[in-house]
Amino acid sequence: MLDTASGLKRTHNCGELNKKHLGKQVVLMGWVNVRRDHGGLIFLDLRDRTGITQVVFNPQISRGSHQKAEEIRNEYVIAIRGKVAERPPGTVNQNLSTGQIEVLAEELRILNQAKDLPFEISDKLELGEELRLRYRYLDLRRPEMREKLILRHRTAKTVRDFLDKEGFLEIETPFLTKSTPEGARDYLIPSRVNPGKFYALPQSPQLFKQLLMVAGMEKYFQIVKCFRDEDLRADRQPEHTQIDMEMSFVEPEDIFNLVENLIVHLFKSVLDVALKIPFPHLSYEESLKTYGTDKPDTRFGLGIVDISDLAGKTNFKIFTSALQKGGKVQGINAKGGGKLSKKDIKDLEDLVISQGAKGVAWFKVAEGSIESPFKKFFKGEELKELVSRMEAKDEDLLLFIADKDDVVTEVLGELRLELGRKLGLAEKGRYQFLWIVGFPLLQLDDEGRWDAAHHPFCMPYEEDIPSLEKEPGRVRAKTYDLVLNGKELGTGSIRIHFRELQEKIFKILGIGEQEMNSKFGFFLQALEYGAPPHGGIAIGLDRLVAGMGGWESIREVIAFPKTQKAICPLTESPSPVNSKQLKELHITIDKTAAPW
RNA sequence: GGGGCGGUAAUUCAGUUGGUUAGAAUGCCGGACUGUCGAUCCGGAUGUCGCGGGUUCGAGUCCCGUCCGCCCCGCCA
Repeated sequence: MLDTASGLKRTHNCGELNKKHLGKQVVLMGWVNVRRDHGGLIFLDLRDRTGITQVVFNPQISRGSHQKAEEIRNEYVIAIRGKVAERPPGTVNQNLSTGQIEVLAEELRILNQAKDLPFEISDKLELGEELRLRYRYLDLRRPEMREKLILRHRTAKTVRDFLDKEGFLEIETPFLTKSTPEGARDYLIPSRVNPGKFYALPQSPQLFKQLLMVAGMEKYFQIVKCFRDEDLRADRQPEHTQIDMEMSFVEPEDIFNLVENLIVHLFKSVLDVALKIPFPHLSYEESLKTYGTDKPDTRFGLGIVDISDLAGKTNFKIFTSALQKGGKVQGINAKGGGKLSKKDIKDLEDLVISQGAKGVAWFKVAEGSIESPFKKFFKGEELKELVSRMEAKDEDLLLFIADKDDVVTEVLGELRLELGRKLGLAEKGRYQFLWIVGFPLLQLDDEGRWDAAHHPFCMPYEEDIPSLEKEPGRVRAKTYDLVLNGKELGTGSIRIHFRELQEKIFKILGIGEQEMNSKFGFFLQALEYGAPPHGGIAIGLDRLVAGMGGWESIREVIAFPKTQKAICPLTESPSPVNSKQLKELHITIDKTAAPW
C-alpha cells in the first residue's frame, strides 16, 4: 500500500542543500536515482529537477525507515523527512553540488512505485532513439535531456523579454486557416460544419503578420508552431517552432540590427558567449561561387577556386572534355589534407560520385613535389601553376571536379563540408553567424515557369523592378537568410505593400485572375487600405537551440518529436479513426491506400 | 519515389567458411555487508535472432520480399 504525502510539505529541492543547512529539519520529495544497500546502512540518491541529494537510512536513527527503505527500487517516488548533516571526513562527493552534506532520514513515505525501467535514467548510456521516443517521459528524466529543455525554455523566455522591451507585441494567429502558398504541402483539417471544405494548418503566419502590419500593430512577434507536410530530416520536423517577427517602416538594415542585437543578448545571457556584430554579409551569388551552397559553414575556409582557364590549356582529357561540353573545372585546397589515407580519399571519391560527379582528380603536395595518379597527364609547368593558383603548401591535398556548372558547384560544396568534418575543422563551441543577401526574386522551375525563390510577397530592389517584364531572373529581392555554422536559421524579407506590384508578381508566377481572387482576394484588398511598408523574419527556434548546444538533430530539443516516418512512437499517432468520426466529417477512406 | 547503414536478452553489443545447448557487459531477482556514491562479494533467471517466404540434412549467418529506425537525395524552412 502506498503512502500519502499529506501532512508533509516539501521544504527544499534536492539540488540546493549545503553546509548552511546543517542541523535543519528538511522534507524532500523526488525520484530514487539509485539505492546502495550496505545491509546496516542504506544510501540513496534522491533526484528532482534541480539535482541530487544523498539520503542515509540508519537503523539507530529510525529503525522503521531503514526497514522500509529495503523495499525501495529505482525511480520510486518518495518523500523523506530528516536532518541535514555534514558528511564524515573522506566521504565528500566532489561531483555533487550537495556533496558536502547528506540527509539522515527520520521518516520515509513511498508515494509511488516504479516497474523495472526499459533503460537506466543516466547520461552514460547510448540508447536507440526509437526506444527513447517510446518512453520519452523517462528519456526526459535524464539530466542531459532536462538541460536541453531548460536551454530551450531560457531561450524562448529571453527572446520574449527582449522583444517586449523593444516594443513588440506577441499576437496569436489562427491554426485553423486557409492554405497559403509557402510552397510546401499543407496539413489539411476537414470542416464538419462545412462539408467538403478544409482548413489548412499554417506553414507560417505569413499573411496574418502582414495583415497585423496593415492593422497598425507596427511591431509583432510570436513564438509559434508552423506545419509542413514534407519528408523529415535531422533538422526538419512536420511541426516546427518559429520566432516570427514583423515590423512596419523598416528596411533590411533594421531587421539585421534587431536580430543581431537579439542574438548577441541571447548568447550572452543564456550561454555566456560573446558574439561580434555586425554579422558578415555574403551575397547569394558569392556564397554559391565560394562555398557551393547558400548556407555555408564559415567556421573554416577551403573555398572553391575556379581553374577552368588553366585546365583548358592542359592535355588532361577529363578537364578538357568537360570544358568542351560547356562545363567548368574547380577545386578545393584541403589544407593539411596530405595526411589523409588512400582509404580516406577513396571515401571522398565515393561521396563525390554519390552526389552526381564522375570522379575527383586529386594531388597531394609534399616537400615541393606532387603525388597523384593524374600527375603524368600534366607538364611540370602546369603542375607548378596549379600549386600556386591553389596556394598549396606541403601537406595540402588538392581536389578537382570537372563537370557541368551546377554539378561542380554542388558537389564541391558537399566535398568541402566532408573535408571540414574529416579534418576536424568545424569546431564545436564556435558560432559563425552570417547573412546571405541578394537572393533572386524568381527562379525557373523544372517546367520552365517562374517560381518565387522564397515566397511571392518579397519586395524586389527598386532599381530591379523595371527588369521584371523582360528579365525576371535578374531581379533581386530584399530577402535575407540568417545562417549559423552551415545551417539555415531563418529567412526574411521586406514585403510588397501595394496591390499593383503584388498583382504583377502573382501574374508572373502564372496565377490567374480567378485564382488570385479566390486565394488572395482578402489580402490584396487589405493592401488597398493604407498598408504601411513592412518586413520581417522568422527564425527557427528548434534549429537555433540545437545550434546553441551543438546538437545535430532538432529532435534533441523537442520534447515529443516524430520519427522520419512522421510517427510518434509514444502516442502511436497518426492512427485510424472510427467510422462515426469520418462520417461526421463527410470523408471516405480509399481502402486500397489504407487497407486496415 | 530513390541511395546508404542498422534491427540478436530489459539495454548496449559480439556471434568466424552455414554446424551441437546463441554469448558478454550492464540492468533485474535472491543472499551477505554500517560509509557507499558507476558500491562490493556470492548465487540466479531472462531470447518470436524485426516479420514472411525460399535454398539446405542443417539458417542468427545465404537468397527474395516486407516492416521499422537513422543519415542523405528528391521534396522542403
